[in-house]
Amino acid sequence: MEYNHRAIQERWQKYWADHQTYRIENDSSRPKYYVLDMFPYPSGSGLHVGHPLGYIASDIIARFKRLQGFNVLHPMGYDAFGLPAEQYAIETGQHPAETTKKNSIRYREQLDKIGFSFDWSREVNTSDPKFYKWTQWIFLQLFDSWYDADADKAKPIQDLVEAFEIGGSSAVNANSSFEGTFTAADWKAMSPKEREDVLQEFRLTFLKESTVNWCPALGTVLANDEVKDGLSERGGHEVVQRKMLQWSMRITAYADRLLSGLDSLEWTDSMKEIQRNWIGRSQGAKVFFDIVDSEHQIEVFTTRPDTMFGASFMVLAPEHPFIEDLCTDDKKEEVSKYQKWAEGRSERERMSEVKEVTGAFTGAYAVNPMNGEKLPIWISDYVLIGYGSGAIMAVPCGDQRDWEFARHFNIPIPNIIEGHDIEVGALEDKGASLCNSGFLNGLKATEAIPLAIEHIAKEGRGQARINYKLREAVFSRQRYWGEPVPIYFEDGIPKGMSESDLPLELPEVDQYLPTEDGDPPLGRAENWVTKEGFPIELNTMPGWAGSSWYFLRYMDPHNETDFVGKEAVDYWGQVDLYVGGAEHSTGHLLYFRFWTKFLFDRGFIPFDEPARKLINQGMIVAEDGHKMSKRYGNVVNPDDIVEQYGADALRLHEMFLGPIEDHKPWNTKGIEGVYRFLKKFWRLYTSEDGISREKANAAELKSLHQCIKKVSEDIERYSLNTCVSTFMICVNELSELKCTKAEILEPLAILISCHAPHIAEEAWSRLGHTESITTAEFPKFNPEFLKEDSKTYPVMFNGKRRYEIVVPADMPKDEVEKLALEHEYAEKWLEGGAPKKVIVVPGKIVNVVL
RNA sequence: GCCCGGGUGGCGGAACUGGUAGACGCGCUGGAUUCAAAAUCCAGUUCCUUCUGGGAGUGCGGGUUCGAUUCCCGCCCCGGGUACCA
Repeated sequence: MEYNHRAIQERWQKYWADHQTYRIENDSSRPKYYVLDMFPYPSGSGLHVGHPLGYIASDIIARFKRLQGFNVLHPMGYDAFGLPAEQYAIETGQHPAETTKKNSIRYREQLDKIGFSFDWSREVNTSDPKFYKWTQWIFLQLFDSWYDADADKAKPIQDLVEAFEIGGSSAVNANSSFEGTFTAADWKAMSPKEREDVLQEFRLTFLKESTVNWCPALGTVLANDEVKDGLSERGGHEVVQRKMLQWSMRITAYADRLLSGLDSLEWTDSMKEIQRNWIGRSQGAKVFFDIVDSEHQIEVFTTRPDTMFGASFMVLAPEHPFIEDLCTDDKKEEVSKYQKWAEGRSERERMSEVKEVTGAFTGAYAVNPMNGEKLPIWISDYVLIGYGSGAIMAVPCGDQRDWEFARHFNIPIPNIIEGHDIEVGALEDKGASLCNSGFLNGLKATEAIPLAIEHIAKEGRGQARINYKLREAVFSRQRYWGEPVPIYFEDGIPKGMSESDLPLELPEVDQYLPTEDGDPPLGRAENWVTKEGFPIELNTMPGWAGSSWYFLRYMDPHNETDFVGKEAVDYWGQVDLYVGGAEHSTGHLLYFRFWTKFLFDRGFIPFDEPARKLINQGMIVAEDGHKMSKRYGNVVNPDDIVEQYGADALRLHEMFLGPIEDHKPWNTKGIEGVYRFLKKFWRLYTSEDGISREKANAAELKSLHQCIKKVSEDIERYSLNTCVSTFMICVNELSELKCTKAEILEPLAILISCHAPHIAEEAWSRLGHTESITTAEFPKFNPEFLKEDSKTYPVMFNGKRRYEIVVPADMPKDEVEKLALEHEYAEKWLEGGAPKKVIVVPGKIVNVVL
């Protein structure tokens, strides 16, 4: 009987849909397992064969865990807000909701054809008001929270207000951007606006005038991770720095926990490393430098306070606020010329001209607190306003950049490192001993740093400090197609809407473009005001808002009173396996962790990391080695493969291409191999003799149990490609044995059902079952059937294999050795001499050392 | 530059804790079946070789070991991340 993949997959896909086979309940009597895929943005071009790779892998795991008795949550949905739909809307006037709907229907059709075991009753869509109501709600929780550094967690803003009323600013220790001090009396005397200005420095989402990546072509602000090489990641347009009033997320409050949390995660080393670098924690000190003839003190951050005796100048970022005050009259022109030049340079220019040394002298001098030396104050764009305090003490002997700057502008380079030649360059090695450094002479960095910090702290000039590269995450987007920010402005004071006013639905607009005044598209909406008539925020949220918490919604997707019910989240807990692309390393995956930690802090969920295990599926490139894209005309559509070879062949082939995490080329020829295998598998179940109920023999059981062992182990370690070869080996052996016995073919069908569910269901029903194979139990491996009577040992002479001996499996070592040397060829290889040593590794090899 | 990965036949890849390198599949070669084809099946397929056998071989060069794709040191190449972060 022919293997008719079309009839089989149609039949079972219909059966699964009709019987809601993959629908699951939040049933706490069984152990749970949560397998999540990064949900797709439903683009207009549909899926190509590269897209389902991760979904197939996660589906195999989901099916495997289900067969092992777990209650498996394996949902799918759409990350539906985004730029392409909006761009399309601008071009065609079609509402983005319509194109998004159309595209997601197309995605669903394509996904259904591949036979995934998603519970579609839990589908989420981030652009659905029922979903984004809760995105807005979480935003409001962030708005209503501050970070208590002593408790190391987020708390309600009300607690902060109460603390201020009792003890002023010194009553709290917060991860905030607030820098002044005030007493309780001061606080009480403040106007509502003044108080709010203070609170904004503490809120976890807050309004801030900040320098942002403005993309004129896209008409919006981009996050740092949306900018690549100074161009927009989407579209490759120019990006310039611009100051705007923006909503930001105080992700920096979580920097330390985002870093330390990595240790508990089973993510790849490279993924963790990328996040570590992105967070960029560095430990050092902040030090205040006095300035000659000025009231100002300049704060610098240094990781090497031990080298402070070697400071010979100071550099401020061109945007540093003190420059205007400090600059002497004769230098004003040159300094402002430099500032203008630096400002005008785009990100891209800065990057391509990294090596060029530029700067200007302000005419002012600071005082080195260690030795009282006068330090000329320069400005240069190698110092960044956004990192540390935007100012550095330059130690040309100990820092290569400072050394190059000093060389270029003929600034002295005092030597503070024993035995070092300053003509060669700076010495950044922490193992070297200091000299010309007063009380630090003779010490190494590790010894000198604490002493230096202690010294400056005693003098009241600074203290130990930790800095991060991680920036606050800009949250505003000047777009239409995103979640409206649920904030209104009462007399200029931003206020959160009440929960009962959510969802704040996207209003209709006549065009999806900015207004003539340059306001975002929401500025076109009529009556975009609250009931009381207060204006509502015009910006929308970025793409990553919905994806930062969607995994929680799947647990309880129809809950109307909560973003997720307590029982549901207690039951499902963390994602056990998360599968998605590595390109989300510094965007989604960081925000995802941040929001999870926040929701944990505020007691809404019982865990503070969203996903315990992460797999980054590799990319499938086209056969020509290019990325699959319309441009190259090399796109392979899964629909075509499914039509020609079937969904099972597609699934098997994608897995068979190689390890899930590797990048690999698509190989159309190769699918013939797995198709042939499926036909061979099919023949086992459809032989003319029918299915036999006889007892299986030793050879059949051995073949089956080898397969069970290997497949169980391989799935467990996510080695899904080697499973396929294991199936092939087993089917080849059973074909050879002409096996038609149900005792063997039943468990075999279950084994393969994770990878190839359609043919497995069909085979299962042919064996007489009336229930879906998904209700079966994964077969257990029995080592009894693998026992061998004899063992073939390779006999090696000096590590080279010369012949083999076959001996009883349980033969003791010394007898194996004896037999090996009694072999007819032994004489020849011994060349008359006696072996120096014979190594017998039981069950493995015999090695004769001459 | 710095930080992570990774280099195995014509190709995709396997070898999980150091123990017969190249499983499984693709491709290729030869054969069976067939009027012919498709489909199916069988045999062979790392390279060199003086072929009942021998030698070399997992990017390159060293080392540890009875034994190294696997561990250590140095180098080369490819992929990813990052870009003056003080």
